[in-house]
Amino acid sequence: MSIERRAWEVVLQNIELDLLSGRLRPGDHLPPERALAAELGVGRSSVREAIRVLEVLGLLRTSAGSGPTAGAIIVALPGGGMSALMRLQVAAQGFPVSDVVKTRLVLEASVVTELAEASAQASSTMDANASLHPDLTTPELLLCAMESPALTEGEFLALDAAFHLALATASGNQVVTATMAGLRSAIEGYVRAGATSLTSWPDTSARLRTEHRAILGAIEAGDPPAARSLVQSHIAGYYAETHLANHLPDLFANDHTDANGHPVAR
Amino acid sequence: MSIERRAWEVVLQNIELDLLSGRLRPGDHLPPERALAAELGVGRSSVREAIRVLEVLGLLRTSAGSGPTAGAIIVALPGGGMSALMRLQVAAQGFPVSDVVKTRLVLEASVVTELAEASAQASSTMDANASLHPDLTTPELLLCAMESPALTEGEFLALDAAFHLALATASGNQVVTATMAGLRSAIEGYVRAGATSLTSWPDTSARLRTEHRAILGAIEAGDPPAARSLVQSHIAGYYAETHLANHLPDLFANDHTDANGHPVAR
DNA sequence: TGTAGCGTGTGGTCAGACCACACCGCCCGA
DNA sequence: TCGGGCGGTGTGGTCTGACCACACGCTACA
Repeated sequence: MSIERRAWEVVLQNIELDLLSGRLRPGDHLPPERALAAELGVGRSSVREAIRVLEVLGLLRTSAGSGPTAGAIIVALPGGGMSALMRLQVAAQGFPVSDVVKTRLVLEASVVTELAEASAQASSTMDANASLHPDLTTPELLLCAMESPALTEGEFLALDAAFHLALATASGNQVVTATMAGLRSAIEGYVRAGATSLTSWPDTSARLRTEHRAILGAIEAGDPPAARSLVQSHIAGYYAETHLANHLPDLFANDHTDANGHPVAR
Repeated sequence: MSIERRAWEVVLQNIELDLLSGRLRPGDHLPPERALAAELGVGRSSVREAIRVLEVLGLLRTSAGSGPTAGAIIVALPGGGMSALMRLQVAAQGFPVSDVVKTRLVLEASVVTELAEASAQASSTMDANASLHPDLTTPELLLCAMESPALTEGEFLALDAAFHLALATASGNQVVTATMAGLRSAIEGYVRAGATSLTSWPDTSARLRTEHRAILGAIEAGDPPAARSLVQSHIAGYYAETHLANHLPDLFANDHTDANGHPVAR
């Protein structure tokens, strides 16, 4: 079955096998395109197509020139690829925006629940090993930064995104972190557009600030149900308040298909 | 900022904008590569690199020849791209296997909870509209197929994957469905390798069958907590029983970093 | 009227060329 | 002897042109 593949697929598979076998590890250089092409018996353009795919997927970084920093280097940065994938799938209507928001809700709830549980466990065992305590320094700093009244809507939303992402990072699950980053970037445009349709941005931003504090408080207090509930109403509340709600009448309903049983196009 | 981009990025951005603006919709044909290259003032190879990325991301399908079925067609199949991304990120050690399993646990729990809630709601309202009831026909059929004692391990695991995916599909969330498909394919190799290290495959497969029936039963009975609990122990149990457990000592712990705070290479 | 065969347009691939860039080392001047 | 400037060299980035395989659709022939 491995015959009859397109040339660039051969290259991609070859690199994947090298990764799986450990012949290639993060930080390593890929062979030069010309060498790879000769080695695999394909044209250089086919090699480039495979490399381009890996680059977009966040697996490697390319740069021209010479020396140790040049060439194609394995990096395995999951966020970039996830963002591109989610963004394009939403653009091509493969992912309904409502599903993106729902999924974000699920993951975010899981993150804060886990963080609160870890926090409670660390407190109850009274252990001196501080490493059991999740590191919430970054989220706290971001909350402080969001207090500034001089922030524009865009700056505030960027900090908001960073806050939620920092919580995911603190939970330590790289898959969840990358997925949440992708989900966020996929609906970035909708979030920003929704902000402009608010009746009062100062009111909303003040509420968001309060809710952020409450979420972080529940985590630090080791109260998983509260943290979960707070984060769910926080996210759902924002989407309900913004114009985005017009596109998401069914965020908490179950009929997300039309009369024919097909997903409703939004 | 749009200047100074690489040629293939210009092409990619152009197509993304066409998707966002609705100029391109699922089912549409992309212009021929040569025409697109001329229109955007880039070489054909650059166009091909962008198209290749979109193809791997599951956004379009290409085929040679002439006629309405040929060319590059927007399809927006989310599963393929997600699988490639997850698989490669795991291969390149960007995603620890333990995080993949944990994320699968979160999503799967959310799926069955939602299904059970929908089932309960549909029953309690006694509504004649059967569409409120999630369609569990496919999972049921898969369970029947798994009863066959003649199945090999590989066939059984394939049906198992299809069963879990069918549950996600029944929940109607395309993002979750695609993500779960990606997560599963990312650890496919580990799952299969783990199966060979079992003390007794007949015993394990019998247990899996029973657990599947119990999960589906809890969903149909409209018992969300039971469904959630059953699916979590189902997944965690399998990974604990297989050799995979050696690689996942911390599936439910929080220390997935080494002494230096870096992710543990697995 | 039916069908076999060719024209045409498409993606798939390759080879070769050129450019920009970044390092590396030689060479020349102080 | 030491220092800096400058070209060589290897890399990715891009373009061009060519050829192939394929599938459709039309035409010409039986």
